[in-house]
Amino acid sequence: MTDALLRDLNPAQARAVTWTGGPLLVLAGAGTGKTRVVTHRIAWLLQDGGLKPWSILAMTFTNKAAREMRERVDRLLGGGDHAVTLGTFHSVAARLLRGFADRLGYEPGFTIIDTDDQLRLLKRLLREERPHAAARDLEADAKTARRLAEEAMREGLRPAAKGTLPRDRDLSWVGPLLRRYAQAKRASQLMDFDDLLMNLLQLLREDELVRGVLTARYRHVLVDEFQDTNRLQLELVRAFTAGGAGLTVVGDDDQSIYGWRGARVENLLDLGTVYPGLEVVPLEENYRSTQTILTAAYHAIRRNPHLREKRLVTRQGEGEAIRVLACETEADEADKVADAVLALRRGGVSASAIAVFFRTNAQSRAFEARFRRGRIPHRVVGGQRFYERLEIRDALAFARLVANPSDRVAFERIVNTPPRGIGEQTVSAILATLAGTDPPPVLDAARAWAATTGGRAGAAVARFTSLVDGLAAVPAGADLVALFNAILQQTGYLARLEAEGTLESEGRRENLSALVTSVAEYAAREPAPTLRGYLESVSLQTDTDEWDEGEGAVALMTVHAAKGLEFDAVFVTGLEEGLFPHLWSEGERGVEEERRLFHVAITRARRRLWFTHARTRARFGQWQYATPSPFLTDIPRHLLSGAGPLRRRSLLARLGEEGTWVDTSTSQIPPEDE
DNA sequence: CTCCTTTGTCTTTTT
DNA sequence: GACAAAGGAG
Repeated sequence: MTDALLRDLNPAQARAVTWTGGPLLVLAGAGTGKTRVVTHRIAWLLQDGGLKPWSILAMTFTNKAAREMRERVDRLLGGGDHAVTLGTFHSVAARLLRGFADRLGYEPGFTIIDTDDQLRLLKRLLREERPHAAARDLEADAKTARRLAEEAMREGLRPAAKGTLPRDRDLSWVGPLLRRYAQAKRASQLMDFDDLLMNLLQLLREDELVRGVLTARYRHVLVDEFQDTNRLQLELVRAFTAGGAGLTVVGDDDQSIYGWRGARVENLLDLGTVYPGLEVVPLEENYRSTQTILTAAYHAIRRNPHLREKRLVTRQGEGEAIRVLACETEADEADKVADAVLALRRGGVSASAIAVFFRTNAQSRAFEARFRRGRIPHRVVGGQRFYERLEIRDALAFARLVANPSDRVAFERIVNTPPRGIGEQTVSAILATLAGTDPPPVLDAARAWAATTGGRAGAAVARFTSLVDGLAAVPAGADLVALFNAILQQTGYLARLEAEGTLESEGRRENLSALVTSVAEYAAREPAPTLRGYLESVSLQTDTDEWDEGEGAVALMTVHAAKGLEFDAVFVTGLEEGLFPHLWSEGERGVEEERRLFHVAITRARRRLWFTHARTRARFGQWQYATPSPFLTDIPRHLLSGAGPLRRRSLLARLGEEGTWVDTSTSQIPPEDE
C-alpha cells in the first residue's frame, strides 16, 4: 500500500508525506508538487497512520483547491466520498456552525452575507440615527465601521469589545454602531464572512461541549497556503489542535500576496514558536517550469528580505527566452497579445493552455474587446462576479427571504423591486418596528404593519408579503428550479425586463436564465439539494471556482486570481510604474508584496512567458505616459528577448538608477480610438 | 412614488 | 469613461 503511495514522490516529498514526529511545515516553492504532498499525506494518514476519514480536517483558500484535493484523494484511495472534512476556511466553518448554531443563539438556517450586504445593513442602521444625513456621509461612515470591524476580527478580536477600536474621539460612534450591527445580524439570522470564523473560534474557546466534540473528532488538521492566513485563522488552527491533534501546514513565504487582507507571513515563518519541535521540510525541485522562467522568478523577488533563500531547480531545461513586448497604448498591447495568442494557436497550443494576467480588473476590458473582435475564445475569471450582478442579487434576495424570513437585508433589497408602491417612508416605518430586543422576523413585522396600517401603503405591503408566502409554498417538493422560475415570474421581475426591450435588459435576462441553469446544476450535483445549501454555495464561491480548464478558452484574470493555477503560455501585462507595482502599494512592505505578486505571475508559466508594457495608458479617463516597470530591470537581460527600440530606450535609460523611480509625468495625448 | 436628467466620485488586489 | 446619488417634474 505505502509503496504505491510513495512511488511518484521525490525524497523530500516522501519525507513530508510519511512524517510521524509531530507538527509539520512543508515549505513548498511554486510548482514543487504541494498539492500532491497534501493529498498523498491524507491518503497516507488514512492507510498507514490508522486515522479514520472523518477525523481529518483539511482547509484551503479556494473551493477549487478543495475540490481538486478531494478528487485526488478519492483517486488515490479508490472509491467515492471519503468523508474527510475538506473545504475553505469559510465553508468548513459554515458547515460546523450550522450544527452548533443554537449554541450561539442562531438557527441552523442562518444566511451568509457578503461585504456589500454588510455595508447596506450598516448604512440602514446609521440612517435610523441620522434620518436627514446625506447618503454620501452615511456611506463613508459605514465603510469606516466595516473596515474597523474587519481589522479587529481578523486579529481575532470582537470589534465591539473595549480596546479593540482606535481610541480616537472622532471614532467614538463606531463602537455603539457595531454593537447594534451585531444585534441586527443576530435578529436577522445573518453572519458575515468574519463571523463565520469568529463564531467558530468562540465556540472552540468558550463552549466546553463544542470544543469537546470537535477536538475529539479531528485528529489531524491540514492547512494549505498557510502564508495567506491571518491571525484569526491561525487561532482557529490552534484551537483545533489544542487537544493534541496532528498538524500539517503547507505554504510558501514568497507567495504571500494577501497582506492587505490581514494575512501574516509570520504565521508561516514563526510557526515554530507556536508549535515547538516543528519539523520543516523544504521542497525545491520544480516540476512545472523551464529554468529560464525559474531564474526570472528568483530575480523578481531577490531584493526582498528572506529568512531563507531558496532557489528552485528544474529538469525541464533552459527553455525559451522571455519575450518583452513594448506597446504604444492599451489597445496596441491587446493587439500584440492577440497576435501572439493566434500564433501560439496556429502552432498547436490549445486556448486553455494560455493565460493573460493583469494587475487590476479594469485592464481586462481592452483584451476582452480585442479577443472578441479576433474571435479568440476567452474567459474572464473573476472580475465582476456573476453572483454580484444586480439582477442576480435581486433574484437571490427573494430566495433568501424564502429561506430565512428574518433576513432584513434581503427584505430591504427587494421589498420594492420591481417598483410596487412601497417607498422609503414605508420601509423605514416597517424596519422601525424591529427595534428593541427579540424582534419578530422582518416578514412577520411587515405583515403586522400592513394589517394595522391599512391604506394604500398597507395594501401594497400586504400584496408583497403574500407574494413571498406564495413563493415559500413552492419548495415543498424540494424542486429548486421551480422555485426560481416562480420567483422570476411571480415577482414580475422578468416581465419588467421583457417590457424594457433594451440590449441591457436582454443581457440581464440571459443572466437570469444562467442563474436558473446554475440552480439546476446544483440540484443535479448534490445528493440532498436544499435551498439553504444552494444559497450557501453561492455566497462562499471563490473567484477561480468558475475556471474550468476543459473549456477551451484563453483565461483572462488578475494575478491574484491566478494563484494556484498553471499554464503553458503566460502573458504578464501592464508592467508599468504605478500599475505593476501598483501606485497604492507605497512603503517597503507594499513593494515587497508587489514583488511577490510578480513572482506568482511568473511562476504560473510552464514553458513560455511574455512581459508587456504600454507607453501611454488611459487612466481615470485621462491619457498618461507610462514608464516600464522597475520590476523589468530586476530580470537579467540575458533571459529577455524581442526588445524593440522603445524598450531599449526606456529600459537602458533606467539601468543603473536602481531604486530611484522617475516621476510619471502626466500630459494630454489625443485618444487614438474609442 | 417613480422616472428622468444631471452631477459628482472614483479604481488594487477578495474570502 | 462608469456608476450612484441628488434633484426636479410628473
